[in-house]
Amino acid sequence: MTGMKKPVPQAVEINRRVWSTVQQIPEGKVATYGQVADLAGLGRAARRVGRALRELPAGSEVPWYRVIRAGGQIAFPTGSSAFNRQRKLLEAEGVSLINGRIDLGVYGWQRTLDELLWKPD
DNA sequence: GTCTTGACTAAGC
DNA sequence: GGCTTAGCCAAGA
Repeated sequence: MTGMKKPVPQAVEINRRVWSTVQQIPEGKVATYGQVADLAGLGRAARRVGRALRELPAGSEVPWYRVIRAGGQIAFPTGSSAFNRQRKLLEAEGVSLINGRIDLGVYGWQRTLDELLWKPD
């Protein structure tokens, strides 16, 4: 089986974890690449998240547009079709951009803090 | 096998 | 506030 090329399921597994994590981002909220990487168990491999999202099949239910840069900006070049698409999807959920930026203090998905403060317990 | 690229981030100017 | 540099890590060429 030397010629048998293994599909390196590890990479696929990582993609699955990233996508699964992104799906947990609630509507109207956004998360950063680094945050998703951390939650997905990838440490600080933020670029890995970007790659996983790029590999994302079209028509998936994964809200890829809820993932933005650490500075609150959309990762695509301003004005590009992808940028406009993402902005529109975000605004449709109530996430507005101010000067091309998203206020992470307002729309940031502070999972841990959120649960600590809101968990009725 | 090395080099470049990229849906990133933090730090410095 | 924005631009540059360095660190990062895996996929392609």
